[in-house]
Amino acid sequence: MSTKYNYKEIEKKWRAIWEKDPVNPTNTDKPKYYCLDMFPYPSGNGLHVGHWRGYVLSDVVSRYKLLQGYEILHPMGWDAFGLPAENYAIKTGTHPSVSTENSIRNIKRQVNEIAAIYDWDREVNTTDPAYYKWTQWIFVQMFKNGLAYEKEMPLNWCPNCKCVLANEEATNGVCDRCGSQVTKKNLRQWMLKITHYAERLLNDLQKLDWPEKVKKMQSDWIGKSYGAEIDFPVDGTDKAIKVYTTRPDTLYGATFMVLAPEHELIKDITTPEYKEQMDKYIYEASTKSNVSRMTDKEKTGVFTGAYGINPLNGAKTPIWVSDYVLADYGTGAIMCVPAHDDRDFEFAKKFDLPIIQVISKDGKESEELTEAYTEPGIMINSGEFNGMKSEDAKAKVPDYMEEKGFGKKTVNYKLRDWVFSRQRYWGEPIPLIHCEKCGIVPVPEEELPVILPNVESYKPTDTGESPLAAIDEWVNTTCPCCGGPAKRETNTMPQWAGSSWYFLRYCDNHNDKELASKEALKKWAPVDMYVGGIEHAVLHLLYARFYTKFLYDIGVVDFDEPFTRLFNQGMITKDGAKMSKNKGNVVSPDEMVENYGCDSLRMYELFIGPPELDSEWDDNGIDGVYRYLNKVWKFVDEYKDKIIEPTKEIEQAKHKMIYEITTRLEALTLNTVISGFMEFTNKLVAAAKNAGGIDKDSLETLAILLCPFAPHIAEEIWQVLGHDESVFKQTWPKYDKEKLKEDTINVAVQINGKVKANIDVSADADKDTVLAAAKEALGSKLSGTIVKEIYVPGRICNIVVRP
RNA sequence: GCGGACAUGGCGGAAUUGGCAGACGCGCCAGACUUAGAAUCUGGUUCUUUGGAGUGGGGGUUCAAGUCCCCCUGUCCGCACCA
Repeated sequence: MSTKYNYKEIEKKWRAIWEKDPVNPTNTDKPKYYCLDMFPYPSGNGLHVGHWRGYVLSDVVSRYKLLQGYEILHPMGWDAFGLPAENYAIKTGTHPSVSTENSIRNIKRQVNEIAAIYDWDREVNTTDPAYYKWTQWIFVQMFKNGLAYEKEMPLNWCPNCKCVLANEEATNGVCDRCGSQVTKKNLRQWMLKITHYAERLLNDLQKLDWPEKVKKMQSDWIGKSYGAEIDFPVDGTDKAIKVYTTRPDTLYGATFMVLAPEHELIKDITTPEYKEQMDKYIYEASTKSNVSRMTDKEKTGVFTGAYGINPLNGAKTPIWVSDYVLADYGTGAIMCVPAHDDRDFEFAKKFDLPIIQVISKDGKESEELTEAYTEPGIMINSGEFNGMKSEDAKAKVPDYMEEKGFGKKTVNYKLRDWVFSRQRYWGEPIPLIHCEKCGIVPVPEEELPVILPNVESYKPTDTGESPLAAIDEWVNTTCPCCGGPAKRETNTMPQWAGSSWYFLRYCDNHNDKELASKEALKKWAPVDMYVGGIEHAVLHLLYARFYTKFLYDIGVVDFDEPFTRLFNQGMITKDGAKMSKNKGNVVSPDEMVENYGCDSLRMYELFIGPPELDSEWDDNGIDGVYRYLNKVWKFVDEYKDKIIEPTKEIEQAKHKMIYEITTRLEALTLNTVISGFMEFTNKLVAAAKNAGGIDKDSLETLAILLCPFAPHIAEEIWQVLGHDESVFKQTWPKYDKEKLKEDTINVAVQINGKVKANIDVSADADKDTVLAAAKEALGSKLSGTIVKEIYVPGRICNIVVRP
């Protein structure tokens, strides 16, 4: 063993050994642990140190579990369909499959630099026909189960990507991918009935060991609300308008109604007098972008000339049309109570509509309302409900309505069905066939996959048609049902399709009969620990839960939540910003590995800060862990031949180290694990110095504790200590609680809460003994009358005096 | 607008959950080694008028508050006319 820590040599050596003989044994009868990284999109830009963070974290957890006696599934793959490869194809003419393959080769090389215990035999690639066969198969099952349907409706359209977007991809009216402002376009598209699962997606969140933040984002996105549907007959017609409200208690205060511009009854009820104005308004609303419809808070609207009858009190309420009412939420129509709703109040003020107060704080009517009163209170101007608490009326009014038959209690969700088709090339073809005679027929399962054909031009069109539509010989096919001429569906699936079930495929990735065998799923699934960024809180994570529940319902899997535990790692920033090629603030892991070694970079990725928070990259920071590993190396080198019986001090330092590292690792406070290594190694070194040697077990313990974090140096040390077998064959060390106890403890002595002295007392000293020692130590500092004496064993002693 | 998280030295951050604030590291300063530098090692490093003060600001509870409660300020994040 040379005295210098030669990371290059050591890492090269062990990488080769592990390649031949992986440290993670397979096909054991040990309990399983499935630790998964969110698989990356193989970008041509490669990895930066920020990407390493989550991968190191999951690898540390995997290796730790391995030493605890689990068989580990820790796979990696590629979420390779998507726009960048396609845009690159448009620019250069390179087929996306070629550029994707190149990107994967490069990124795989970089991923290998992390030295994670990935089992590459389990690699998956969403663009591999053997993989997307099953992505298509799942879609066919959804179609057969009535969860996939076609619908024409105004959809989010990204003019830059020339593609429709799901609601989840268009939050804030902006394209999730490119940041362009999204417009509305009326298109016929394939939808998945995720709303069918709204209640289960909401309720089952409580089963999950996920960050509360993510659970809240999902539950807010699903957006369940409790309310009532009420029918307002349209005066002088046989029609009625159904409204949804969460405030049935305010029904007596409804002074007008508003319909969304898309509401189907508008044309039937608008009087000739207002028709021209109405047509103009509806046209304008339909062309308004999502963004302006959201941000133009100034209320606009047109009167229909018609009146609805309040079923509770028979009041005539004018019916208006305004784009502040959304067509696809509730019933697309609302009753308006300006006295108790901010938006209705604003609308009433602008169009001079009556305001009737029906709830007040003290049961008395206010002189004049200057703003809507939205708090609970006492019912007024509400007939038989007067004097009741509004919170009680919320339940009583719907009961009354149900009795009289003009309304009912109901719930609503903000969640919309998933717009599932995309008008782009580089995605899974939707496996459906349009036949004039038989309608829409799924491609028979034995004919899957429907292979994505080559095209001349990858360019998306403005018409909402996919580039696949231009390939006649592919589009024209025969109907599997009647054998007659038919046409293929030319839309492709969104990128989320492949990632919604890939965690299942890892369990049995070579299976060509099923997406994964029952046995393999039983052995591995669901995922025990899922590590990735927060950006998928409502996208990928919601879709994957939906897919899993569906597959559970049709008997493919026997669990209904895919990810038992979720961990979101924070970003690594440079100059306060997310690393990107454009900003030129990218730190390359390749360079760090070259200059400091993989082990140092792994350690620094964890040391940089609390793993769940964003952390700023410090160019000098890695020096600290590099020096630490050098110190460990020198320590072992110096003492490996000075083996003695351990002293009490050495024993204590060792057990304290095991205790601290284990506890912190369990809590995933990995930054403090690394600082703990530094702190407790120093203690061990000092104890060894005092004793003039150290026992072998202490050195071995250090190697084992270190191996999930810095696997190469740990293996090397383990070997230097005379072992032929890998350190990863060892079991995680245990600490002895008795050995942690100190004989004497240091207690701070306070007067009135201020530290005035420090004393060493025997660990089992009682209060009186400690107080006596404390008073002695204080001496003349203690004056006045003692009012109270407090002793917290092992911590502090506080004497309260009055002068 | 609504909801959530956070605020600690020059910097990243720690604090056994109410018990000695600043662990560990970076940076900086001094010293050792060296012809010199780099590297390495050792020591120091919250401020300070040496009495104290101090965890964004103000108030409160407590023997004791970074930690609990109330008010305010700032930063970040999520949702955004969802009736």
